[in-house]
Amino acid sequence: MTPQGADQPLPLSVDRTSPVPLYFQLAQQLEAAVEQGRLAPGTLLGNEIDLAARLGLSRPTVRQAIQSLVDKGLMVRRRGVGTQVVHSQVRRPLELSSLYDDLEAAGQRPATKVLRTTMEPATAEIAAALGLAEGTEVNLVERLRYAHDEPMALLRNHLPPDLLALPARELESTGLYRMMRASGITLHSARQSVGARAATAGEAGALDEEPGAPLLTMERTTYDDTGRAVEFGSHVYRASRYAFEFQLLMRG
Amino acid sequence: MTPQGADQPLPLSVDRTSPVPLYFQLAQQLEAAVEQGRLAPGTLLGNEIDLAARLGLSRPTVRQAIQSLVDKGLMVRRRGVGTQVVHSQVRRPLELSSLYDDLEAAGQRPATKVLRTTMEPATAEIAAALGLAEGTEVNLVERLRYAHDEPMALLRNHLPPDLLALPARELESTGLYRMMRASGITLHSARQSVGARAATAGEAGALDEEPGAPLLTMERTTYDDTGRAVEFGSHVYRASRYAFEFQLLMRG
DNA sequence: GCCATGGCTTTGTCCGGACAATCGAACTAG
DNA sequence: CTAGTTCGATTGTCCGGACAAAGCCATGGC
Repeated sequence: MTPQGADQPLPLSVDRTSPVPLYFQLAQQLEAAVEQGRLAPGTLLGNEIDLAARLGLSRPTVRQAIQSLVDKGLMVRRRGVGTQVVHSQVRRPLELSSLYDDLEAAGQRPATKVLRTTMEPATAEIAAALGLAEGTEVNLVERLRYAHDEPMALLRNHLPPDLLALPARELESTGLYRMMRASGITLHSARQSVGARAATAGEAGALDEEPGAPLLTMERTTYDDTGRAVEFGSHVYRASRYAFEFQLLMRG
Repeated sequence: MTPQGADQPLPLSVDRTSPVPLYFQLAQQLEAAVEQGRLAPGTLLGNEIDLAARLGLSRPTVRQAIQSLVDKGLMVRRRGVGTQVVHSQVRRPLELSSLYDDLEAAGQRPATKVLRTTMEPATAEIAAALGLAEGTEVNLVERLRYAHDEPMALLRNHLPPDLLALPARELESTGLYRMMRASGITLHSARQSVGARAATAGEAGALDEEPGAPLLTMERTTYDDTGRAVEFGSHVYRASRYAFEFQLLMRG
């Protein structure tokens, strides 16, 4: 008996003229098959040797493709058994995501209003986060983010001087991360802290909540691939309208 | 000039008689060197071919070791340049962690008080999370978690029936996840949602806060490697004493 | 009936080599 | 002096093969 169910051995093929790596092509096709349900959860994937022979690839290439899916949490390998599609509703691992992109992906009609863009001397906390001397002038951007025309979050970002031009027009029509990427900064990692506290009078007014209402807070320092801190953000979200959702994977 | 600084080419060696895979031995040594500062941030690691030759390994093995560190976010590869130690305070990516372990690792003297362990019919929400029929009897565990003898969080966990014995004694002396692992369950992934809301009178009393005080909330459904939901947790944390901290990595 | 053994299947690890793509720096031409 | 080009260095991809380790199942002995 064939692993997947005999009748339809799953159409897979690779294009050797394409510049896309072969292992990546295969991984994409398998991932698509899983998401579309053509590879049901629990399905055995058939052994790597046969799969390689069927596609005219070598075993290392096939392994590299499968390994990338295992790393994503879509599949599980067991020695002596085989590789099977994992049985759950895995979405995607936590990414270094931007609120703007998240809202847009969820069809939430994001909009941004820039409240201020100024230069300010860095406080001790901000200087430490960005790796600058206290008192250095840093860019400050304060924005209000809406979804469906309702205020969702108050965003305060601090950026090192001379990192990036910050035209208000662009800040309103797209996200900060997208602007960074577009100007050649490759984001690498971020350190986040998520907490909660009561709204101040000012925050309550901006977010259309009562003073003292619970707010979700997030502080994030973002680093590029050279290890340089490129942004320190201090954000508050309306707890009544927003929660962080994400998927965790065990490592091993 | 040698990549790291000429004088000390970094002592590396592998033990071929060990059952530990060679790539893993190498990865461990490199990671230790990074953490101890023997490999300074920004340091070039020297090309893979030479490194392989120096250790008597093949290039694929060395690559596998380095790749695992790149996946952890400790190093960055650039074609035509080399591999360098990443320049920042990367700790570790967000894990499927238990509060108990987190507190213990931070030296916070965790303690647990079991408030109840009962069977209850599942509500629609709980049944959906665990993949059971509404009304099925599920285990309910309610605990109060302390750090330094102060209440930190109120933990409510729902577990499928017959999954695990839940002796109160063990629940108080260790974490739930540790008990699961010990009974042969291999945790694989979890879906989390983090939000905030105001404390109810009961929660305020248990946590030594005022009613209406902001609380940090976390809901988590945990799956094992067969995709079966093994736990649904609904927890509240004192926002004045606790925040979630974690590190995010870009994927690419 | 039950348990141990052995064999088969499948993934895990490792090797050695080949060529392509990309980056950075030195070099050259204007 | 500047801009474009070439070239060496380094990682990225891919191949084919070999043996080891682990899990599953059937066989056989008790």
